Amino acid sequence: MTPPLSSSIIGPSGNDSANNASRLLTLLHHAGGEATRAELTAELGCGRSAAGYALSDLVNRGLVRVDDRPTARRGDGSGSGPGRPSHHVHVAATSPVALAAHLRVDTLDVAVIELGGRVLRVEREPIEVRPDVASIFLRITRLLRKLGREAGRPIAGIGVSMPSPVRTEDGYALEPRHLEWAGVPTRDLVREGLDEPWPVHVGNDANLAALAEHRHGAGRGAHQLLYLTTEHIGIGGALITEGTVFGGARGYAMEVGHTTADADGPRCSCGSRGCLELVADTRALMRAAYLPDSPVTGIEYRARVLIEAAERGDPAATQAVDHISTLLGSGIAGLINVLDPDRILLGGLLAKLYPLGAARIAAEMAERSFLERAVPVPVLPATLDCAALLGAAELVLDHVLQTLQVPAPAE
Amino acid sequence: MTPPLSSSIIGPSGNDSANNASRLLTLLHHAGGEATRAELTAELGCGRSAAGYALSDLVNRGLVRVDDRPTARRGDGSGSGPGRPSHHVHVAATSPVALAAHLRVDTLDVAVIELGGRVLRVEREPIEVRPDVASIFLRITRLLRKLGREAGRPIAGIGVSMPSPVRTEDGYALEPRHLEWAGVPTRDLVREGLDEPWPVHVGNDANLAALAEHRHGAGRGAHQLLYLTTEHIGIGGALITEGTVFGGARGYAMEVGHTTADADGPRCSCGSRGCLELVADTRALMRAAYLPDSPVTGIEYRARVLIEAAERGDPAATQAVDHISTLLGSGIAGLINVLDPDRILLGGLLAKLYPLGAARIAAEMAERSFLERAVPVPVLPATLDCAALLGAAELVLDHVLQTLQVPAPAE
DNA sequence: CAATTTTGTGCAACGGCTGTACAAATACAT
DNA sequence: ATGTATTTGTACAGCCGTTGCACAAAATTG
Repeated sequence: MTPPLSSSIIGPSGNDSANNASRLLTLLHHAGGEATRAELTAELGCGRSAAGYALSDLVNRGLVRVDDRPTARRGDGSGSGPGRPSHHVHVAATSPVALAAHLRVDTLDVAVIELGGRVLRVEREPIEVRPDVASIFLRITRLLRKLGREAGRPIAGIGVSMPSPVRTEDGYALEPRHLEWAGVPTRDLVREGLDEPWPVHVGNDANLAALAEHRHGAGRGAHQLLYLTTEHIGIGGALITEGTVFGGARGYAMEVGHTTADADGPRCSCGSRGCLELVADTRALMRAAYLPDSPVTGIEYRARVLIEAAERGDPAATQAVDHISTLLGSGIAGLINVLDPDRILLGGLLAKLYPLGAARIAAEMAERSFLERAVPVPVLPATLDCAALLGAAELVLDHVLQTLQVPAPAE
Repeated sequence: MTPPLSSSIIGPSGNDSANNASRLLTLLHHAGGEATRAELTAELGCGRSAAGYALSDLVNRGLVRVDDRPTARRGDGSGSGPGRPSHHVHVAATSPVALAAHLRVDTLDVAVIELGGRVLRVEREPIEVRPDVASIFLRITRLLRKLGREAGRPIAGIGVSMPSPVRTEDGYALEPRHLEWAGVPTRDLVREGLDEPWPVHVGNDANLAALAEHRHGAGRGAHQLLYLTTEHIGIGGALITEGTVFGGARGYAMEVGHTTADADGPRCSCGSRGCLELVADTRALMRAAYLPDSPVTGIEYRARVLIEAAERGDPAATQAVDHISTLLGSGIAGLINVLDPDRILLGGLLAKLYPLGAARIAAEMAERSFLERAVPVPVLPATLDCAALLGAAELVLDHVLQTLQVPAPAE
């Protein structure tokens, strides 16, 4: 007797996950959950027949809905023209949704997000100043269970955004920022707090925000998207390479906060000296501008205070913004030489501060990078509101896009 | 008619370039051009039937040959055991070969390389001290034409390794090192110098050497391979991500030579200050050790001189090696924080010097990178002799592996 | 109302993959 | 030597997604 030839659980064959149905759904997802059938067929690049086959597959799976009444809108923006108008394709109301959680400095956000990236619901809770691990994860899982119950949709899984490097292999969060935790087995903790065996994905907040910006925001279409952000403590970085998060071997890549900005600078908690995030994160910025800073006041408030101070000519604020823009530009120049991005996005406080520091940043980039001088890289502020939440959902929805299946509801 | 629902459970995949025949040939290539049929079948992960189908396809295309007389060697190293012995599979003598050219400081190398990475022939010519573009490309194409004529094999294409950043899009070489050229449209120049319409691929020498090390050398099996090298002028870097060169948006990524090693250091030709390659390339090293340096003497000779000096306790040499190891370790630490590699390879002079500087390098890595302290990254010297040539051939052979076709010999 | 243009569908065919059954070739025990 | 266990290669029928073509459907244009 021969043992089963195919040992793999998922699928014995070369399951490319690149079949037409999967690609079609991916296109729909990237288009925001709604597109005409003709657009999708054209982008698929195969015949109308094959596209129809794939589409009917998606409809049968309950992932997608096709309008009966076509409207005359053309894909190429030409408004209308001769020819039979194309049907509209939507994400179905029976399609699975992702639950996303984002652990921020001052709040805990949880959301229900659909294919296409539409946020169906968000719940936000403030969190105490110095929370312990157990209570936080209790609250996360309680919210997740609640939203899962009330969603009325199949749950494809959970995506969690953590303010720390996250090991890809097992969702372990290494040294979360602005929490006095040593290291947290995030994936397991969330799993254990749930009633149902939903798959749990964990990612670094900057990575996830960048991913969301690439799919639904200001990063759309970029091949190598470099993302930098600061919320309060620390500087987050991410690189989206051809549509996927660049995580390195373990998931710890793009820890740009610990790029050396001043080799003889003060000691950083990471062991090195003069790390960029020691001198250029929100906390350092507020301190340098002699402005009050507290995590309880939101980013928006602090940014407004800072910008107002700088705009009315407050010398400390102006100087602080200039100084930090210089350091940031220098850091970006180094990253350009290593990563050769074709777009750079600034998120968090950096997005709000960008108008003030743009010139200084650009000048430093040009001086420190010969690649930048050869072909300047566009720098833009990020646009999405809850980017990290969206990105966390992407982790889950990507799996749906590839397998076209909802994980078994119970096992 | 509606398609059945059970498509992607055991679904035969869409016809991608990742079909079994292509994957089988890739496995054979990575195995060095020779393997037993059973090994290949096991690694393919599909049934023996499908593997046989793919294999017969490759045989029919003249890419692969199967031994009639099987030998009893087992794949798992167990020597022998019960069961029918597996046939051996080789790269066929009728399979297409790649021509590779490598423009070095002091020599021009051209080779004929087969699937599996075997070098069938190498020709090396010295080049004058300050060559002009036209004469160099005349010599390159003359050698290529000659080796192509005499190969007696179908030519899959040309791979060229250049000591400069290379634009992926069109094979343009930006500011070649140790040549006083402004920029060279390498791909077009080589194409025009050939009689036949062979496809021409161009790459950066460090990228190609790293690619070769990953496929056939000390980098095998690494997921994120960081490669650093110095030949004479400048420091080359490369990252191999899951088996492919990380080139960034344009191909200019990993210009690590212009990482800032000393923010207030001397001006570099790149416009920045204190670039790593100003203070840590071979030229700087020889100068710091007060040793004679000339591109005419090969790397090997200079390395021997330097190592001998350091080993007999010459203070200048010892200090120079220490100093450079420190800078290198610091640079590597920064790259670890950004790239999270799982292996680091040192090539060129760095490989030969590594035994002397290992301790210093490791210490600096640990001090400057908290990721390194969490999980140390192994550092190894590179092993291949003509890595860049092999890598250049990979560019060409990759196309064969994907399409299983030789480009039409004439058109 | 006919002509044109674009879009959706039915149908036959194809190609690669799957699993099963069977034959071939070896080692090992008796 | 003979038979059994074990592993490897091959033949065959069936499946499924894709393809290309022909034709029907639904709009604009004249």
